[in-house]
Amino acid sequence: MGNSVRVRFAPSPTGPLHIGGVRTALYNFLFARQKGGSFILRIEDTDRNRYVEGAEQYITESLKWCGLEFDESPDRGGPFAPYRQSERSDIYSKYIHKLIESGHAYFAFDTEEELDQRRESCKESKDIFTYDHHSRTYLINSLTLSRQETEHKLRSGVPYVIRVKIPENEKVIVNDLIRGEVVVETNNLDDKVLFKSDGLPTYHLANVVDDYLMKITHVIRGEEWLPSAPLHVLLYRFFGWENSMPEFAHLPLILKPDGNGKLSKRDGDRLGFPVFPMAWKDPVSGEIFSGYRESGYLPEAFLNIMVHLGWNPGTDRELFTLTELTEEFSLHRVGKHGSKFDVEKARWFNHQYLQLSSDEDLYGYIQPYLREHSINPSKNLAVHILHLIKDRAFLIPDLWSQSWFFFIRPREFDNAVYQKIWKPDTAQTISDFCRELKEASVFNKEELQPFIQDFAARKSLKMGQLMNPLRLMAVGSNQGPGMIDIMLALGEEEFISRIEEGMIRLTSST
RNA sequence: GGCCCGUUCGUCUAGGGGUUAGGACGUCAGGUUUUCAUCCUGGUAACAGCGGUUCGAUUCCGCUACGGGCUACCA
Repeated sequence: MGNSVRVRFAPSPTGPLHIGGVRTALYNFLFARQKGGSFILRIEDTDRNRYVEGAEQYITESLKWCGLEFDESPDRGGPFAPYRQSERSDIYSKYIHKLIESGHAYFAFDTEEELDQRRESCKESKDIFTYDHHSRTYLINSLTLSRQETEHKLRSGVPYVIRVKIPENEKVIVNDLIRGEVVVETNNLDDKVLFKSDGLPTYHLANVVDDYLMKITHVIRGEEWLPSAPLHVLLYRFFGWENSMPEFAHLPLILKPDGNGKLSKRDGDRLGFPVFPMAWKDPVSGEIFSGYRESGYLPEAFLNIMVHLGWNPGTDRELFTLTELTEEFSLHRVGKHGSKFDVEKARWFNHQYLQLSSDEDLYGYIQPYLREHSINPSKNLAVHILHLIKDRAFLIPDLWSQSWFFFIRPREFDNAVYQKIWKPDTAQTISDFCRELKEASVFNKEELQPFIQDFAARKSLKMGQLMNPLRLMAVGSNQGPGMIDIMLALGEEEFISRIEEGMIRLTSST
């Protein structure tokens, strides 16, 4: 039990979770489930300045929509609670002091302004200022100050940060499950701030301490963390935790579909697809960002889209349930390079899942539209209609846009279609057809089709000459399933009524 | 600028020292459909470049180019 897999998803509540984050959460989830391990949510809210109201709730809700349930989280609790870093500050101060005692960290009193100034002046001489093994020898810190001076500053409340003291001339090896060995010279590392002047830790400290305390076995996170992984390895070493250090897996990033750079907040709506699982309203600006849920994607489809951005099963198979993904997933089959999002393929995935949906599900998806229009068809009829149109639907709203005319009589007729199909003798044909249809009493599955064929043959009509006008009047355009199916679904009375009304409007308006 | 990571069809990718470099989405062309869409069939299209190793390299190594990440008292 002591070595059972434990992974965490550790977002920072600075805004809505975007699809890169969802994918990271998904890979963590799949890995945990496959290994029979635990999937933990830890909120990394140590930056008060960037805290966004509602972000944490958004994260929880959107992952729930995806079907990713945590075993331990701020809401559910767990053996290592609390799971919000802002509630764990005592822990971090305790550990940072261990680092100071062992000489691996030191107090630094330089103000942000002073450091900014140095960065500025370095820029002029095309240099870069870093707080490192070199510059720490002339800056204001407990390494350059005497013990008494340091004590005095601390006692008199001078603001300070605590920095890691990176050793010189060493090589740090990060063993990455996806990338192999990554070797970095410590001389290229800087003395990162571990503990801020506001008394809270930075990511690096909090992350390492919590991962250790929470017995995390695998750190699966975005590639943006790869450059600081050597620092994390060093911290494990300084704390004496190297034996229980988690394994690392740095995931490739999701890139902008056009241009360059990693996908960002505004790319989606600019390029016509959501970057967020659910819609998000910025609490400050009021700006609204679209989401997959609201755009009509199914959670299963969304998950498949996400999982394939960087992973593949090694076979031609593309459609999986969450359970199947749990069985198939492997970090070894995660690629090394970033991938661009493809909306068309995303729509195709959703189309596939819509086709796989049960009648019950489809009926559920269309309810909001029926309610919105105060329509209350029998379930049998609704399901029958959904069967007729579902293969034309890519997103949930298509279910309605492809079926509304079964429920609502069209008020407008597509003029382009009218121009194309309406011929001088059409009106005569249709009224003959209507009259014969009413007299024949053949409005049923068996007889309707032969009746129509016979009528067309007797009048020497091509099917289109008869059916296209009927469709225009019954549906309002040139869309929809087979005309016979539409007629039968509408019923004789409604169908004939539509045709008669259509005839009046189309023949008088021109 | 420095450090690190990466590079197979337009996109997601399989593959890997000797292959007709495979699949999916898209696209194009046919077919089905009385319409539109779906669907079916077929086509199109890729190993970034240059060196090296090798009998042989797209595959291994190096360099270059390009792309990306990081370089905050943000995560």
